[in-house]
Amino acid sequence: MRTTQFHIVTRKETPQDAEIVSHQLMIRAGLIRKLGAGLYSWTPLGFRVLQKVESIIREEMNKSGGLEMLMPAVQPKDLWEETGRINDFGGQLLAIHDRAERDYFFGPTHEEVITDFVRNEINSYKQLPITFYQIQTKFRDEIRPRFGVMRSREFIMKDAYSFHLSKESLVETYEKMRQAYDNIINRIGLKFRCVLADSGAIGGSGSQEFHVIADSGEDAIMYSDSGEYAANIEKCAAVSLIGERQAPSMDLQKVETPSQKTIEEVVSHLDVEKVQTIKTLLVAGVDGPVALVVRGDHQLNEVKANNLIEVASPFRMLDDEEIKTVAGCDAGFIGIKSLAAHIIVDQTVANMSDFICGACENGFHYIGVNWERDAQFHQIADLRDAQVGDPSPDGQGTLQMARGIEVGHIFQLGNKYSKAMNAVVLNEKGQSQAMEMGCYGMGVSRMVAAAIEQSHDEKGIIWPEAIAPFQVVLLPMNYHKSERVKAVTHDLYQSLIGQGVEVILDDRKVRPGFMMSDFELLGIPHQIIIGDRALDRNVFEYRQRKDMQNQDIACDKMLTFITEHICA
RNA sequence: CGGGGUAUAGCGCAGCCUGGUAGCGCAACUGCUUUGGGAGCAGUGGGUCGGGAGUUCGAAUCUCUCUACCCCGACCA
Repeated sequence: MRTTQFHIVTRKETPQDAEIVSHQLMIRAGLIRKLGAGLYSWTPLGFRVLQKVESIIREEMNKSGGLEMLMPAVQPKDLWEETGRINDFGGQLLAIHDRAERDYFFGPTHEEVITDFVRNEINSYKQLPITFYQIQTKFRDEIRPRFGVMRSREFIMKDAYSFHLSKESLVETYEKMRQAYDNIINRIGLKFRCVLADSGAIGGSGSQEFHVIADSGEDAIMYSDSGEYAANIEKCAAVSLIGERQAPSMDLQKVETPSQKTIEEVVSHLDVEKVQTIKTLLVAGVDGPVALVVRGDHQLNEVKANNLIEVASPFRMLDDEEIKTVAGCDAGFIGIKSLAAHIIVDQTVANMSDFICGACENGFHYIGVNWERDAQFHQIADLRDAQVGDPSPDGQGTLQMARGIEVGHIFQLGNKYSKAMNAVVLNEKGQSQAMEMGCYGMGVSRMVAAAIEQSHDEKGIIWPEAIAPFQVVLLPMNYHKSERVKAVTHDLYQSLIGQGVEVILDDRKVRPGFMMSDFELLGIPHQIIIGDRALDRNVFEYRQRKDMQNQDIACDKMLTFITEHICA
């Protein structure tokens, strides 16, 4: 490809509304352009990258037995009524209707559609197991789309669905998919981590997420410093930090805390440590208000809370007025002594003694509070975020934290959808049986952003070889004046093409510095500079984008040098 | 959804308060010079000032309204 016949539009300035590096660089390098909130066009240059990611995914999915197909992006609302998922997805669903006022959703995911397909298509256990997948545009009406294609509303996803007669077969395919995901991200060339995850609105039993490691990642990943354990903080089990509850050593005492509402304020006012305090959070329950209690230095884990059957879904904190009614005081003074709510305490809290809490009376806290003697709880649960330094839940080492970008999520769904939608097969005994099901998603467009997030420098993108839009760029100096440069460049260009190398020749009439800066921004892995100065010595200058170390390569050796340096 | 902000040329902005010929930088185009790190000079093109309504002799500017986009949003017990 020649730049004059391609479309390259770069910007020197970083766009004002782009917050993270990948978004800034994708706009500057001209890979994407915004159409509206969470809506992006992929330019020819960006699309080449997208297609490379796609084809790696496609190859690995095919290799592990997946069958590619294509389902409609627009889905009848009836299907979603069958599974009752409209509420789970809530406002994220883009509702549309046709001229006859029939209701549709633009698909955010395709469990319903594939299950409908399969229930009509598959009748016998002999057709199982089977895995279908597609690469397609999805739409999720995010509350706040941001970070360019990292969290856009319209995006490209690979979604796969497997169907089985037995759980064992499901687990077998699930493992195959896990392996395929490993292979895909390894081939793309990114550092990542596979972690335990909450399954959220998709449902099912087991699930794991694949996170590309990057400081800007929106997710926190907890992992053991010496074992295998790794989990999204949403899911990561938080163990009790207190082995056994000590007997009370203090009397219960009400103290004045006239204006101390926050844990920080109370702790400094009473001159105590945060670990001696608890905080009580009132949330909407299925049957009346629920109090969730965590230690003062801990954070409530909303996902864990939402998963409790006693807690209303979607999760909602009570507002100031409701708090006043339930606790008789303002937020800031809520305590657990004689609180008219279902009280669920975190495991650590359950073992605390002589602790401090609000008195359910404005301006007062209790100190020396002890369970049983002074207050009762109804239930113990894991309610808090695990934190760095906690013992790992599997007993191996302590927990560390990293930030990650979720690019893949695999689930063992079981028969949630097949039961709801009556997707059954006849088994060996001729009996009707709901199929076991797995689903496996991967964000194709997000993968591109994640790659940049992990691989860039102050000059621009540094593409991993496997997904670079071009492998090699030819940067001729004085191309439009020097006949020798022009001829030599042209020869090299033709022979690289002959070898199947993806090469772009910058034949624009621009100054050398401009050319070089442009291609540093674009991040092409291999650069060859052709200039009279080097040609006098019968060499080309070669350098890699990742280290920018200049290297002279004899002109007649260049072709073999390049083909040897490129992963075919 | 709640709160805040912005909307003027492809991009970034000034002009608005105090109504009267729509400007600057970058980008683009032409010419000359330059040509190993985002060139210089000279010139050119491009905007119904987000939409609608109102006030006024006159509105980018004042008023109302709609829309779009951006930012923030339990973490307090």
